This record gives sequence, C-alpha cells and structure tokens, in this order.
Amino acid sequence: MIKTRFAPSPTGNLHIGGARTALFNYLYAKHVGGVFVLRIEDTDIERSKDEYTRDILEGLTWLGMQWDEGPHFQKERMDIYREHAMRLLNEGKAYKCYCSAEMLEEKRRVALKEGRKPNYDRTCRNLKEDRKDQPFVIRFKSPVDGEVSFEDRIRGKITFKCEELDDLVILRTDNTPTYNFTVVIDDALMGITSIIRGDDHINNTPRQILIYEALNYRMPEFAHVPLIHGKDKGRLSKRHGATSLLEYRNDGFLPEALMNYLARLGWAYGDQEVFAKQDLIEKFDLKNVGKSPSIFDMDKLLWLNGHYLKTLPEVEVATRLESFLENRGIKVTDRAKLIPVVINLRDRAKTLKEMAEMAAFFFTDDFPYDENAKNKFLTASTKPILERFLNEFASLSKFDENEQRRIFETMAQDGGKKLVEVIQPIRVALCGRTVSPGIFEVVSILGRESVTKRIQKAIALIA
RNA sequence: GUCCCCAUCGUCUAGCCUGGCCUAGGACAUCGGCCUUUCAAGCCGGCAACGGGGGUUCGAAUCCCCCUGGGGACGCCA
Repeated sequence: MIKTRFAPSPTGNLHIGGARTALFNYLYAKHVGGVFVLRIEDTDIERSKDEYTRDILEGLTWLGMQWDEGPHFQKERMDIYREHAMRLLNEGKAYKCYCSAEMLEEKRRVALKEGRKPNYDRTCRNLKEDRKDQPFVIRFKSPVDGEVSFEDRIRGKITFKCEELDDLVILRTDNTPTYNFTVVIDDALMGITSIIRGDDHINNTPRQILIYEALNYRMPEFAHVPLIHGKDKGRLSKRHGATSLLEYRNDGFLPEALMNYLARLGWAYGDQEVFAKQDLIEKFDLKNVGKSPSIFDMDKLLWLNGHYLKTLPEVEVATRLESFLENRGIKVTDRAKLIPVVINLRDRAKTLKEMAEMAAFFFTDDFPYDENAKNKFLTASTKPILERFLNEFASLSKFDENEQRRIFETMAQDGGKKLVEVIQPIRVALCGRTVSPGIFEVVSILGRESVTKRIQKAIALIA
C-alpha cells in the first residue's frame, strides 16, 4: 500500500509552492490507490500559529484535496520523539553536546568567512563525563567517512560524502526535537512509503537516511520536485503576489483551474493542457515530473480560469457568482436572472470577481455610470435616440430579438447613423458603461419594466 | 566558500532513457487577419528555443566530458 504525505509547518499560509507539493502527493496517492496523509509539523512553538494551520486546511479543502488520514500534529507526539532520542543515546548512536549556541554561531561565522564549510567540529562527540547540571543538546553521531546515496524517483541517483554531513542536533536544550529527526520518526511510524517534497530537501535526505538506518526503520522512496519560482527566477515569496492559496479563491479563481494549472507546472502529459481532477488522477505519474524549476505564470492561470468559467455547468458558475455578488453588497433577489447572466458573461470574464463586477448592473436599477461613458453617450445629441427608443420600445408587442433589431435598424436608418451609434447610448443608459453583453441580451434579461425605468432615468439625467 | 541539483521559444512544456520520424511539436502571452451592436469569446495566420565548447557516431536536442549560467542547502527553522 502506497502512502504519501503532505507535512507543512504552520509558520505561514499555504502558498502556491506548498499547494503544488501537496497536489503531487495527493495525485500520486490517488493514482496508485494509496493513502494521502496530512501532518502538521508544529515543533517550532515560537513560530507556529493556529491561524496558519487553519489556512492550510482550508486551502487544501478548497482546492479539493481531501486527505485520508490526519491531520496529525507533531506537538502531540513529543514523547515519541524524546523516547527515540533516548534510545539512540543509550545505544551510543547519539551523544550529549554542551557547546553553547552562541559559541557555535561564532564558529560558523568564522568558518564561512575563511571559506571553510561551517560544520560542527564534534567537540563533544567523545566526551566521557556526564555534566549533570549543564544544559545540553543531543546530537546524532553521523559517520565520519563513507558515502550515502539514494535513488530519487525524479532525479535518479544522488550521492553525498559523509564528510559533508555533521552531527546534527536531534533534541534541543529545551527538550524539543528538531525537524530532521521528527520527520523520520513520523514518516516511519505512519508508514509513509513515498516522500514527495520540494527539492530544497535534497540536502536533508542523506541525514534522514542515516537516521532511518540508526533507528532500523524501513526506508521510503524519495522524489524531489523542483521549486516554483517567481518572474525574477527567485524563490516564490510575498513579492510575487498572493501569499495564501485562499487569496486566489477570493480573487475569483476556480479550484478546478488552479488544480489544473498547478498540476501542469512541472508535469506534462503529452500536449494535453486541460485536465479534470479525475483525469489528473488517472494520468499523473512521478515519471513525467520535470527536473527544472518552473516559473509561475499568472497569464496562463487566467486563461485556464477563463476556460473553466466557459465550460463548467452554468448552474455551477451561477452559484459561485452569487457569493461574489454578495461580497459586492448585491443581493440577488431574482435568481432566475443568474443563469442568463452567466451565459452572457462567461466568455467575457477571466475570474468570478471580474464577472461579478460586470454583472452587478443586472441586479439593481441603482447602478453607477462610468464617467467617461456618461459624458460621451448621455448627451443632448443622444437624448433624441433615448426618447425615440423609449417610445418604440413601449409599443413593442413581442419581445424577441427580431423585434428589437427592427427598432434599432429603423432608428439608425432614419437618423442616417450606423447601428453602433444608436446602440451605444442605449447600452450606457441600461448598463452604465460602454462594455456589456449584446444589447438584445441585456434588454431581454433586464425585462420591460427595468429597461423602461433605466432609459427614463438616463433621459432625466441629461435634462 | 563548500556540497547538491538543474539547463528546449518570453513562460509552461513535448521530444532525451531506447540517437535518424525534429526543416524541434503543443499551449499561454504577443503580433496580424476574419467575425462583429461595444467588449470579449471563437476561427485563421505570423514571430519565437535545443546556453557555449569539445568529443563519440555515417548521423546528436537526444550519449560522454569541460565551461558558463541559474537554483537550492550548509541553524538548538521546517
């Protein structure tokens, strides 16, 4: 049974990079019929915050990655880690180190400055006496020579010389365990078989392998996925926009689009661009994951989002649009309007937020006029057009497109104008702006009463 | 500084493992055109890449080496 996990630390929001790592774990697990575990790595008491945990859980849920197990919290497992540390200590595979953090920091600084590698010099490794009253950390005894290598599912064989590795701290002065230690214990105890994570962890892998061996636990397979970079090629950060996945939700992105986009970032399946979730589960595989870092491209995400806006069932989009309208303070009293509005706007909007902005005027007669549009199209010279339209419209017996078209064409002909010249003033009167769905559609959706009211209001505005 | 990783259009990528089908394919963006009541959407077309140098081979984007460039890691953070 394949088991994967996503193990974020709640020291920040769930960002794009984390979400992608989670997605690869999720997809791989689902692809092979395995289990996807969620674990919160909150051993850093200082920086961990509940609000971040909430953000992570909500983000994963929104994207549609339901975990099968967890969330486990490391905070609740401290005793387990301590027992393991004691076990290694008793077996002579770890030792107490009394060096002060300040002193080590100074040594590191000097080493770096002199161009040496800033590794711990193992001062306390062979200490015989037990200094009972002095604070200490527990360090793992790393082999002095030899090498460690592993077969990465994405990159192939990776080898490190042991001399590059130093004796890492596994238990701090305050009796709390460190990352490289807890991660091994948890992954082993939780039966994780496949560790898929960012390639910033490649360097940690040999240390972790050594700990697996010391603890005599079964070794999982590793797959290191490249990081996502910003436009400037640097690591993705706040500077590049959204810091939380949930901001994308609030900006009107669809989880379907984001999942699709994230999956295609660093992974491909021939020339296919559009993948529904089930499709991803069927086709995703580690062997198609690329090795080089990719750059987050908002334009492509927008395109995909637009695509899903156009292809998802109308009712589905309508429901989501309604909450975005509410966010703008618009109560949808006439639900029946929602569907035709979506049908007319889905080709024009890239996001739900944008769609809500474009849809607002459909739901209230009390909408604002775009200043430029008003100045240009609601003037003394266009007033006759509005008045004539009002009359013709009132005498309209049927309400279909042909009848409407006849009015506009007659008006254009009589006035020696182009169709667009008579339509634009009407459009501004009805929508408050020069950009909208087709004028016939607008009229039909608004209905007789509302159209009349809006035209009258516009005429009054001019007078 | 040391170690590790990476390298195809501006971007995401296919092709690389198992050399010839590659005059390097698709998508986004961009530019032109068509359609048209505005704006989109849609359709058609254009521009655009194998980082450099050595090998190996009849033949290299594909295999090997070096260089360069980029990224990551070197914590009592995760």
